[in-house]
Amino acid sequence: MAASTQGVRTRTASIEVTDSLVEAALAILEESGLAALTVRSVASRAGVAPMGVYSRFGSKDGLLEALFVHGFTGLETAIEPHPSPSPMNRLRTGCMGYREFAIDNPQMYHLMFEQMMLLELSPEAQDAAQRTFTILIDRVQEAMNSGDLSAGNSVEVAQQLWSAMHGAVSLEIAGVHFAHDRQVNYASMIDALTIGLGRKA
Amino acid sequence: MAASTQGVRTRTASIEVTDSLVEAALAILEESGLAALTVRSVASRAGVAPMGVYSRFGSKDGLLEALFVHGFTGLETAIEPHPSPSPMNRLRTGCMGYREFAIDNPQMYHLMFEQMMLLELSPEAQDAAQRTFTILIDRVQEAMNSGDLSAGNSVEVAQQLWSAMHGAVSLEIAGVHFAHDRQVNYASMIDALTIGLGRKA
DNA sequence: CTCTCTATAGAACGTTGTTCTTTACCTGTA
DNA sequence: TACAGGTAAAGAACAACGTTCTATAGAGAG
Repeated sequence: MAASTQGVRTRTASIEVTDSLVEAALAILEESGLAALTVRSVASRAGVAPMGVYSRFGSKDGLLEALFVHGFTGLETAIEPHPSPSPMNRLRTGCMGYREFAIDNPQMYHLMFEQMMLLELSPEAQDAAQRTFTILIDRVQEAMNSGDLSAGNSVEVAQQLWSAMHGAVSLEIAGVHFAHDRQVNYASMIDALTIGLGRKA
Repeated sequence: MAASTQGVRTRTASIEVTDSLVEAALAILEESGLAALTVRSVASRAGVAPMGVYSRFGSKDGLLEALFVHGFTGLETAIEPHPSPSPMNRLRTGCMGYREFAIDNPQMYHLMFEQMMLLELSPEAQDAAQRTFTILIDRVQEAMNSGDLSAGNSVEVAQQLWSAMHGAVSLEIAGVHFAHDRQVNYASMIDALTIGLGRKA
């Protein structure tokens, strides 16, 4: 029973396989897009057999969900408020950070909302998305408390802001943009919306 | 080789086969979703061999592009202005019609913007989308001309409105909505945006 | 009717997600 | 140290997908 180097199969250490699969998937997603993200390509890049994806994530969708959570964690960081004394400024920079994340990670952004549309997400995945939305709600609530936005339902206002941001970056990522300067146009939209929502000058 | 068939040789009236393939695809899309829309399922439902899709549309993407054009034609109709003396009212009802179309045809709406993201669209497909956007630009321009919206770049303002509409219905279709009444929340967003864009009360 | 040419049906190919089978490795027990 | 037993991975295998190939049926021309 010696001949270990002669064996036809070699078994890889299993501790860090999960992480390496996620990293491989992220790399393939960024480099080659969602279409190139196959179970075989991910497993191959991680140095394991395709079966590894199924023992770790249950299915390809399970792996995609892990990417989904990873993506929302990044988005959460991107919209987290910069230190600023003005609630309205914190809200605005958060909105700008949202676009930055999407433009910097278009494939990931697309995957995140594609999964939202197609998959039934696990509770923890829904939590990750919910947490991001909660940050936005908090920023809106702060702006309402300070009087920068007129008092109202912060959840509904946050939903409107999120809708506008999501639509803008979705169209921009899809290449459907007719504005001269996309960032300026995006900022104008955010400003118009917040003004219409009752921003005090 | 195929397509034009301007010649006298009309073997089985291929235009009917083309239409029946599109109709079959539309039915499958609405009934069972995009995942069930396979070349085999469409061909089978239309009563032809899978090869029929390739002789007519070149590829599955070609068929999807035909659906894309069909969808934008429907969207164009949905946002076409109702007769109203008020430019602002025409713009508003167009925006509401946009949401109605998306909510009534969620699978089609998803397909339309998914194709926009993933496919390289043919000029005629781009035209179909452009035509829809042009209607929105015209409504904005009218509202600017009448003074209901403050004068500005109608293309950029239309882009902002489109972004907000697209984001709102995308999230709603994806099941990500926290507002109590989605239609009211959507209308509030449109109103807030137009107010912020300089609507005169 | 016969010939020709084309569009079709059905088989086949490569790739995908997923499952199955075999087998190597780790671990618990003497 | 020696030896089972259970776990988990590797690679083959399977069904379904988009696509291509090929043999053939069937409409027009003579």
